[in-house]
Order: sequence, then structure tokens, then C-alpha cells
Amino acid sequence: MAQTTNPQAITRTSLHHELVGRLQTLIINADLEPGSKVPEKLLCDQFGVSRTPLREALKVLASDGLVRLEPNRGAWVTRVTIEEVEEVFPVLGALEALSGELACQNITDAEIDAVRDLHAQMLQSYKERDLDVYFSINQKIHRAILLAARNSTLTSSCQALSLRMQRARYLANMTQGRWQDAVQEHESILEFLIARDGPNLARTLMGHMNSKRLSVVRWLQSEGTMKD
Amino acid sequence: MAQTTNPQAITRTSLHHELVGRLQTLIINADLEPGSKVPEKLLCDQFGVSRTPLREALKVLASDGLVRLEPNRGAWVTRVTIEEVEEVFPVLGALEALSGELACQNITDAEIDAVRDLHAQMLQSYKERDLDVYFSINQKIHRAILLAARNSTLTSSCQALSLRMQRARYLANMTQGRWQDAVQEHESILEFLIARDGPNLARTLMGHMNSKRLSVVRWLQSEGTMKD
DNA sequence: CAACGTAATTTTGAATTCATAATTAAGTCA
DNA sequence: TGACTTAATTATGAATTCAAAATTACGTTG
Repeated sequence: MAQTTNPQAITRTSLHHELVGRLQTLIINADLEPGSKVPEKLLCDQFGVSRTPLREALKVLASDGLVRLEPNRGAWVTRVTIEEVEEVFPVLGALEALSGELACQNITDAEIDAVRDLHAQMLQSYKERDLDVYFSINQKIHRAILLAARNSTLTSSCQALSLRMQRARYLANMTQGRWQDAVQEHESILEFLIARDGPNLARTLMGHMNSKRLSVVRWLQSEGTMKD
Repeated sequence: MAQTTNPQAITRTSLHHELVGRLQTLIINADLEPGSKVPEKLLCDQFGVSRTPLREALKVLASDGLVRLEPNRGAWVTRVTIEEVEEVFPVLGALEALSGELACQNITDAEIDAVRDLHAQMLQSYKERDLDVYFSINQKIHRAILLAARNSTLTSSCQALSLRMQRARYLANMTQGRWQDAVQEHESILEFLIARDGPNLARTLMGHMNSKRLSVVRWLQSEGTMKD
């Protein structure tokens, strides 16, 4: 954040902060199943901490929407609903659009080269049909653009919403057609970034998010009907 | 030792959640001075609660950027810096633009009438040079548009960032010229909302935020030099 | 006096304890 | 058996305790 931070200051970490990160990981990896109860006692044992810092972490996760606190009934891992996806992606779209706009103003040539490199790697993973690697690099590209925007508030806002969507594990599902389109969209993204064409990059990123939304919603719908 | 004689004492469900709200209020009202240490013990006494729920609340506030946790040194009320304002307002602008866009798609005639009414009240307070009332109504208008967007994720994201900016207490400072411009911008906002002209409302709201940013930054700069 | 070192005190972070709510198990009776 | 009570158990929310870190107070020395 924009608070005066000494880069040389030793950064001591606190238990609850560490736990927030760990629990986030458990949730987006679905090690903690959506809709299930957060096993407080078990987690305390596994992490070797008492309930106090764990519960502090759960309060933070609740304010981020990753868990829901039911009074006197404990914490529950939230499910990704279609309604939530319909809400979050437009917001993410607006934020990513802004990140594109700002990145074009601030990105260095070296950073563009880095994105270009990532893009090439991503294409490679697409050719090899390695979805896991593809998504990992995909995220790195979005994050590189985000960081180039030089706005830490924007970064953390995006980050928080992205986390919520990552629970959907939509990476497991991407139709051939959608994958091809996504790659095409990324071609445009790189192109506009290199040209430092803010407005068009913003527009493309927003469209990209909208495509993702459609894809994820479609998947969630099919998943819902499968269970019927 | 925790007594029940204090009228401010909290005796409701989910203590930490209640405390988050109370502390937010204390901070935006500057009852807790920016840059100062959060007086944990004092607040516990005032609210009649133990340290545990208070500290849980502080963790949440920290993740929202209202306080900063220094390991082994406690919580400190964050100051609004120029850097932060320069970061937050563009993000708020993007989010408010989206809210305008969505509101035009979803707002009811009755809701528009309500905004029209608020707008009239705001004009009245402008004529009477009542800055406090003006800002209060101003916020209600922005909130009404936000709610009409029918996107709770957007609402809470905006809300969180707005809170951070409200600490600046820029309401205390608004030049005559800026005030007049702001009113003029609001005329356009109402006009485009009535016309349900999403793109133009979005553009206007973003511009409005940008004007606010400039105004707040200018004030913070002058405030900074006053102290030198 | 100022700078330093050290002991006393306070504050913090986290573990533990405790009252109460929720859940589960056991018992009752139609 | 199965629905309904009630007792036992467990989990939760919050207060309290405790070790360690930070701060303050107090001497000491140059």
C-alpha cells in the first residue's frame, strides 16, 4: 500500500497473516471442499497453532468472501455460484480494463519483453494442450500487466476478486473452441500492449473477461444439470 | 472485570463484526487520529469487550487498509497519503463508471425519482452552503446509483474504497469553484441517468471521480505545505 | 550533561480456559 | 419401529492467562 514502507526494513510475519495465505491456498485448491465446514480443530493441529490466530484468519477470509461465518455454527467454505460469477466478472473486467489503460502509460520495454516471452510460452502450452501450465502462464501475463499499472490498490482489488473466481476451478474445463478464442484474444492483448494502445487494450481485456464469464457460467450450468 | 454499566457496551451477536463497523466509524470520524496508535486497551474498556474480538476486528480493518499492523508493535491508524489518493480514485472511477453503466440497465422509474429528489435536496444544501448536508446527500446519490446496478460485489468493493477515502475528510475543504463544478457534474449525472444513457453516465462518473481526486490531492498538498 | 546499558513495566501475540450454544446420543413411550 | 424428550458431548465465541517483545524508567560512566 501507499504507506511509507522502508524497503530495507525486516519484514516480520505474523501467524494470522501466514494463515490467511495458507487457507486461501487450501480453498482455491479445493483441499477444503466448497460448501463444507472449515475443520477448525483439524487445521489447528495441522498447522500447529491455537484457535486464536486461525480464527482471526477466518474473519479476514470471510470479509473476502472465501468463507461464510454462521453465528455459533462456525465457518463454511463458500461455493462459487452462477450469481456470484455474473457479479464478479464484470467488476474484474472494469478493473482489468483500467489496468490495461494504466499499464500502457507506465510499462517499460523490458516488461513488455517479459510479457512477450510469457505469451510465447503460453502458446507453446496451448499447442501441447497442457491446460495447467497454460493457466499458470495466463495468470502470470495478467499479473504482469497489473503490476505494470503501478497501482497497488488496483492490484489487491483484482487479486482478491481473482481468488474468488479461482475457486471455480474452471481451468479444468475449457472447450476447444473457447480455448482457441482465448488464445486469439491474448494475441490482441499482446499486440495492443506492445503498441501501448491503452483504450484498445482496455476494451480487449474487458471483452476477454466477458468471454471468460460466459465460459465459466456455461460450465457451472452444465455442472448443475449433471447433478439433476 | 468486564462491566455492563457502559452504555456503549456491545451485547449483540458476532461481536467482531459489530466492532468492525464501530471502528470504521471511529476512524472515518477521526475519533481515532490518523497516524496514531490504536488504543487497544482503551477501546476494550469503552466497548466492554475483551481483546480477542477487538483484535479480530483489527485484522479485518487491516486487510481493508484502514489500519496497519506492525508486528509486536500493535495497530496504527493509516494516514491518507497523496499516493493513496492517486491510486484509489482511478479505481473508484472505474467502479463507479461500471455502476453507472449497470444502473442504466436496471434502475426503476421509482428509483430514478428518488435520485431526482435527492438531487433537488443536494441543490438546496448547495444554495445554503451547508457542506455537511451536501456531502451526506451526495453520498446517498452515489449509493442509490450503486444499488441500482444490482451487483453486490460492486457495491462492497466501492464501499470499501470509499471508506478509505472518507478518512481524508475532504468534505471540510471544497473551494467555491470546485463546489460549483461538482454541482454541474451532478446535473449531467442526473440527466444521463434519467435518459438511461449508460456510456455517457459512465464517462461522467469517471470524470467526476477524477475531479474529486484533483481536488483532494490539491488539498492534501496545501495541508502538507502548511505544516512546513 | 549526554550516551549508553540494564532493570522494571507495559504491550503484544498467541495459547488456554470457560460459559454457552449446537449437536449428537440415549432413553421413553405411543 | 419411529417420533419425541432429555442428557451427554462437542464446538463455538469470547475472556483470560502467559511467554516474549517492546517500551519506559533508572542508573552508571565518560
